[in-house]
Amino acid sequence: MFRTHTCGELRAADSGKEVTLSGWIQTIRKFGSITFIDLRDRYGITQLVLDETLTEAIEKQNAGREWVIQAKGMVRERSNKNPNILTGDIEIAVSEFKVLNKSAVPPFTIVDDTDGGDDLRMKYRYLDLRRSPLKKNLELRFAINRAARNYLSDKNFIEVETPYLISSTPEGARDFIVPSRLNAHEFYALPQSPQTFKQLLMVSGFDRYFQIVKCFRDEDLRADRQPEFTQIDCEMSFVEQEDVLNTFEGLIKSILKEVKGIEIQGAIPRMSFADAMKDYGNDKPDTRFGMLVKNLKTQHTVHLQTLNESTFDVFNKAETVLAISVPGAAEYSRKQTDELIEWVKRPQIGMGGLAFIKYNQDGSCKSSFDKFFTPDQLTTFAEFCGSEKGDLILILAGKEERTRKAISELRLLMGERLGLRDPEKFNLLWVTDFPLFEYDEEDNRWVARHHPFTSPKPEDVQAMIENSPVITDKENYLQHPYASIKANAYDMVMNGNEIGGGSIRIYQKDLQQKMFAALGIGEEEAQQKFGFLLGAFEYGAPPHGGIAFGLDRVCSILGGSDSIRDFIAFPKNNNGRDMMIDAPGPVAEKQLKELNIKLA
RNA sequence: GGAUCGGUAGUUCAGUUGGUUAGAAUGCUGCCCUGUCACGGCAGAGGUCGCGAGUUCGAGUCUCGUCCGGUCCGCCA
Repeated sequence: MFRTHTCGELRAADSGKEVTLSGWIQTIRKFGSITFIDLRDRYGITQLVLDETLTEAIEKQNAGREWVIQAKGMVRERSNKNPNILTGDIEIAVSEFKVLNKSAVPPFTIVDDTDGGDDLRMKYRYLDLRRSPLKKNLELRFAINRAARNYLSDKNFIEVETPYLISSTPEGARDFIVPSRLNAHEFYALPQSPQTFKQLLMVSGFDRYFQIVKCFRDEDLRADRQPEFTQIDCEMSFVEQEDVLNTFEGLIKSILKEVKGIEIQGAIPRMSFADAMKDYGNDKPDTRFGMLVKNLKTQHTVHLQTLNESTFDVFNKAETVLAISVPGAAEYSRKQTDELIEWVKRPQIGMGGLAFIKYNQDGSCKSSFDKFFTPDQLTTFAEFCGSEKGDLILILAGKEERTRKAISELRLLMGERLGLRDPEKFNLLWVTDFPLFEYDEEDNRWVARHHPFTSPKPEDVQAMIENSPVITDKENYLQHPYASIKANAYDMVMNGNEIGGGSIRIYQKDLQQKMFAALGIGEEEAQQKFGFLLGAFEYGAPPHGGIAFGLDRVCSILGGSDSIRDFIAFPKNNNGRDMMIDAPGPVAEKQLKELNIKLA
């Protein structure tokens, strides 16, 4: 027996007990003939005290940080208690100890606030995971996992595993490809999600399915994106959108309650895609704060006329003019406004500039374009923007899409600066009524906004069946009937992050074929790639729909971090490399030959 | 595919206008220390300034290229 207790559990009440602990040496503090050792394991840190004899013994062995030792001794209450650790009231008066394993000096300190840089910690991830913050993150992930499993199990969902070696499909992200040795010149693909399999399970009658499952997408990475990531993947039969939303509101509420002790009261608010774009410039609004986007070029307002009467071409000639009113920022200095202007001019934002109006406390307005408008007109702007005295109104003008994206980013930046994005506040939102299709300029065709299995709203089905997907007038693709078809799709948004998304699926063969056709997938290709699904739809497919949550992202938000890597035991860097095992790497010539692969 | 920031001691960083022997903190090693818990004190070791060219009397510093890492845009149904 290596231990009778862990390093996190002994308290003053245990005084007098003879115990054995095993763990890693966190630090050694030596005072001549007495030595203190902080012994660490997964559960905590306990102080060991070594007398003169044992101090000599451990010195002889040159024991240091991260050595693994076993210590036997008596628990005793400390004279100097340490309130910073849970076991701070006691210490172990060691009677004997044993070195279980030596350790090299670690390349960085194994403490909460480590001195190690990112790449070093990635390379020695197994050491980084000894640190308490990382350990807590993995524990949080497990708690979320467990809460999800419990909730879904209680609701009669069945967890079913689906294959990882599947076939490549058109549409969507780039696939990871796996060569098949037994089938020369053929390849598997790793699943971007278990989408079609879960639909087939619905056809099989498993009317409530879930799976906590790895998905793979070979696209460029970000702090919140890994090539392999985990979804809580769910599907239900005999449901409408309302049923799905209700069921999974329950899931996220249950997770928040179990993991953070937060009870969300009432239904999760809903917002249409159109309103989200209009009010936030974004399909995943951060609703922790207001600062809504106002369109100064809206028809039917006096403001358009004001604009047109002036000679301010920056506004007049722009496709759109969008503004936000930043509370209490009228005091911004020239330096601060200049800095914002530079910020919007960065290539990633790409605006030509930024106009602003300071709505001063005394009711006067001072703008960066004073000479084009009368003070009254500026005040009218401010009122239209819903500004209070003391606000700073930031205005961007330019091309529709770029300006919308820019004002959205600017809003988030200002929200951040004003401290309105509290990481301990969790705001949930359903975004609904997404368009079914998006226009792909490059190929002049329609692509699925969600995926090709998403059903159109019932009232839009007719428009899809009756009209050809062909776009004749590229300039005015928005006039095409497909542009206004709405999808039975929904996203769950938390604090400005999409944490889940799903849809009611197509379950009729004809409509699914029409969908493939709309996306430019020919009959032959559809048969070859999705024949199994179309076949299944011939044998009594029930109406069904579902959702998938991004587990990594949920973890990072609940854990108050911007990076999902902190919540993945062995993550990859932004080039998709595992810096610890140094993958990917080359393979032996023999392996390639077996696979019939010749490298270019 | 593009933008941007970084790479100097084991580690985290500083390094002035291009100028003599490249510094600090921490870690490491040795000695001292009986109540520390970020222990303390003294001493010491530790550097291919990512790599390669170039400019220059002289490059950690300037230029070009390249590799590696971070963040972002495109991309991610």
